[in-house]
Amino acid sequence: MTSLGEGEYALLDQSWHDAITPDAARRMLIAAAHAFADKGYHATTTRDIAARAGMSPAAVYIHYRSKEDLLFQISKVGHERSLKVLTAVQDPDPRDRMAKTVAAFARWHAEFRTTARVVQYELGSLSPEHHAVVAELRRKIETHVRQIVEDGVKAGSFETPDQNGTALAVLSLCIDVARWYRPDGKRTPEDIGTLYADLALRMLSKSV
Amino acid sequence: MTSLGEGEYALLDQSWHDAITPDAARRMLIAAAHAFADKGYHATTTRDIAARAGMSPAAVYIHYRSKEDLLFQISKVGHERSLKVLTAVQDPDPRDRMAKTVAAFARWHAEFRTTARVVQYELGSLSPEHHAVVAELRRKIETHVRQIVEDGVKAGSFETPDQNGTALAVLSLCIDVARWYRPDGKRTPEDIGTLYADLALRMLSKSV
DNA sequence: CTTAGTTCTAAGCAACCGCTTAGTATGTCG
DNA sequence: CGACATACTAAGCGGTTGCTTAGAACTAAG
Repeated sequence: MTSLGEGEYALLDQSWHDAITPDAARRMLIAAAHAFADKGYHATTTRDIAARAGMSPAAVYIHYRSKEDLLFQISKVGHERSLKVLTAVQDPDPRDRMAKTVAAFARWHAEFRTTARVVQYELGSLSPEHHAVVAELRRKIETHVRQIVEDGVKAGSFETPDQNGTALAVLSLCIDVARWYRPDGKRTPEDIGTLYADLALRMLSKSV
Repeated sequence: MTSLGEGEYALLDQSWHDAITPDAARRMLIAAAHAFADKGYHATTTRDIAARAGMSPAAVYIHYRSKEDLLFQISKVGHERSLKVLTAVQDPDPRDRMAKTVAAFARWHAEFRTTARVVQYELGSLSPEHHAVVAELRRKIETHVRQIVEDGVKAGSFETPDQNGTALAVLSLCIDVARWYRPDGKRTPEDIGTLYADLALRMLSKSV
């Protein structure tokens, strides 16, 4: 039917349960997310998506306007979720806030690797109009991390030769987890979050 | 004709002058590299590649067996060049060696962003046989960075809770430059190399 | 029962894909 | 000059693509 590990399917089915209805639409979107993450958007056919969802090729077009519409829904929900992961951290101390933010953001890119790969690698496959929507969300994500760095420097907790450059590097480090992470590897998403929180603090530490 | 900036074309034409002959084969490969980097392998048509090279669709098959053969040549030469950039640094001190290696590797991913994007994002589009060839080169790249970290820890220059994890993170940081770098941005490849060398040393520094 | 609405499938259409074939222009050697 | 090799193009072939159409199966209201 789905030819996915039970866990792989169940994770997104639970995560998207409230946001994507009805059930058939969610099943199709999960099938599309896994296909796009595995092979890339352009290498995936609508027949492949339908087969993964256990339905006929024409069933795709009952709940979605086009293949690109499927991509946009995945990208939009994915960006919103990753932004929510960032902004959920509210610690007053910049060091703690940075550590917890990086841990959560890096962890998300491992745990939701399927979504994250579509979010990070298929921006160019979106229509100009849809790209503009997610670009706005990406701007908010970058601004949020820049703000933590700025707060830390102002508070005297951080020291860096290039505030925006280092903020970009911290973000880049977390995002690239989606590229190399494998669920069957020895590091858990939790492990990666812990290591990366330490690395981010080192990148901004006062003594070198 | 090529519809590329003169500089964009000239950079690869010069870099590949000795490795790829005759001229028409190199012109076709440069056209393919830019198309793959811009739109992705599967979104690129052989007609598109031929048009960028200013030739007919059938001309692709005079110098290359298939579209995948073009991808393999770009990926193979690209991996070999990036490995060469790494191994060219020979400093005896681990700190200096790490700084210079990271500076050169990060800089390469910015300067040769076109090649780097194909190298890093189209691994899954290679045939299993061709993938095995570049996978061996990738193993060498990772081993090389791990070795520098190990040497630095043994010499007492570095301190880290996870040697291999941090080596992977340093590598990941450099590789992801190919994703976000834009030639028209404010940071030059040189700037990025300098910043990233500092960040790598911080990630491995003894005092946190 | 009829009627209307929703969700699905079988079949297929026009466009496009990677790649091949047949033939042309150019150059080289004797 | 003719014989042959190389580098290229025009045309097109079989297969696949995203998506549409026509209709079946089911539910629910009147």
